[in-house]
Amino acid sequence: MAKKASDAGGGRAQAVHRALKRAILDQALSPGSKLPEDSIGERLGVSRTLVHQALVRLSEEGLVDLRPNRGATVARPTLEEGRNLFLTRMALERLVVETLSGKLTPEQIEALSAHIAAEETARTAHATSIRLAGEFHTMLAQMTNNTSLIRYVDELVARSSLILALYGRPHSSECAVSEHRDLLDKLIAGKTEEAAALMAHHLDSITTRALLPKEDSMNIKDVLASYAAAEGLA
Amino acid sequence: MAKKASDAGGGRAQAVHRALKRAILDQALSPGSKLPEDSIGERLGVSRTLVHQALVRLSEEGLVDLRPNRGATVARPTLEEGRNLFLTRMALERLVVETLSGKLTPEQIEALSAHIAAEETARTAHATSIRLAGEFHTMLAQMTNNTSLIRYVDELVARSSLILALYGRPHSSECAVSEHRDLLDKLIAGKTEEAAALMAHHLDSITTRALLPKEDSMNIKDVLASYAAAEGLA
DNA sequence: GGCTCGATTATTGTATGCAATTTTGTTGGA
DNA sequence: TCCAACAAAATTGCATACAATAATCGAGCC
Repeated sequence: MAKKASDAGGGRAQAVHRALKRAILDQALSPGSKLPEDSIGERLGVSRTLVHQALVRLSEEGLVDLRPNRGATVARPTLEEGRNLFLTRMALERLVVETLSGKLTPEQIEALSAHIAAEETARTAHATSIRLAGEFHTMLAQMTNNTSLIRYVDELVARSSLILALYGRPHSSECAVSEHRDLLDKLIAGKTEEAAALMAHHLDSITTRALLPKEDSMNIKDVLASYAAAEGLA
Repeated sequence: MAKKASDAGGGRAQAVHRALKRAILDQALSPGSKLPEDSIGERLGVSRTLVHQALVRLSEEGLVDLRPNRGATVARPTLEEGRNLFLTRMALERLVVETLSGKLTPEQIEALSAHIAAEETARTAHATSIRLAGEFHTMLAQMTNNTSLIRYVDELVARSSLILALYGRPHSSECAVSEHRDLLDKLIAGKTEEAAALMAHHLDSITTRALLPKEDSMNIKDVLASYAAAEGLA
């Protein structure tokens, strides 16, 4: 029997996982959305078993909140989780930078340059922009050939997208493309400390620049509080 | 209906996962062992479905090798994976130390001291010794209250146990207890850089001291090569 | 009229069964 | 004796079916 294209990498279980992950990161499913196994399975043409497995896996990756017997929803990380997450990213991506500094092959440099060019082109499209910015970081991680490092950076980058979707300002370019290019230059030159500092600054910028509470992300009690005050209620 | 004790934290799926993880880390299942779903399920009194889920999850954590249609085995990390893993640990545990330095509460200090005492007591029992040493690191991570950091350190510590089981020397105290106490002292004193340096040294020691190839960890081809030579075969 | 308790419905958690794939054992030939 | 092709067994991958749990609605009671 001919394989479907979406079955490409591994079994169908993995295909379901990828599909859902993609949908979440593209914000086709926005944070807080319910994820009923039945409807998803029906829509994707697979049994609930596989959907269930995918949801469990996504919850381990922090992209889905999974409460026992109460179903799954797209994760809604708190601001503090967001900040902690970027701290962890900083620690890991510093290692990425240290590992890569002065050791990039011409092919790798070419690939990274091309990617940055793509980022510059897609600057207007906000959703694509976030995705490409994330991919730059995962590309770097990939080049370390350190499997645990790769996995964790991948995961954190994915969750970062979710967090930026929740809390990021639409008009701030969260991941300044120029910083990507600067970083690449330092890496090529082998200036490890400067590159590490740049990476740290780059990620720190995101937390201070883009990661501020915005109104519709407040929880319901806070939202109602202002209305209550306006009406002279408790 | 009364719950069984092993159901304690979460559903039975999680119980299966914990049981297998424990078995692997205790070396009751040694690296390379086959893990057939139905025998495990039979032994644990659950269906293959749950065992399958647990195995997938363990493979994501790097404790199990899972090849499509070919079954699961206890993971057998290579030496290079081991070294990379400890590099990643260093990056993350440096963040742990930085976060905790000078901020430990009296209760936390007490808990850590008690644990170190337990380590000193159990110094002779090799298996327990490894487990306790690992727990010290996970305890520290736990105290950061950074969920991603906690999860990754937990995972890496678990895999480290596996690696030490494979490549560690029986007679070297892999995780010197005295280093744990020194580290705690620096953390209490708030000497961040010294604590970080100590942690780095501590983990680096493991890679250089304990993480050298030993004979029975060679792959089957290398092992057979010597026998082949002895018998005058290809 | 509002509230509590109970039945109904929806949704998840798990077991079982069938199909597909791989591995092992066997038979025939060179 | 060795190798190749084939058949049998074992094992995984997945779907379906059933059981358990939580959410929803409605009736009776205060």
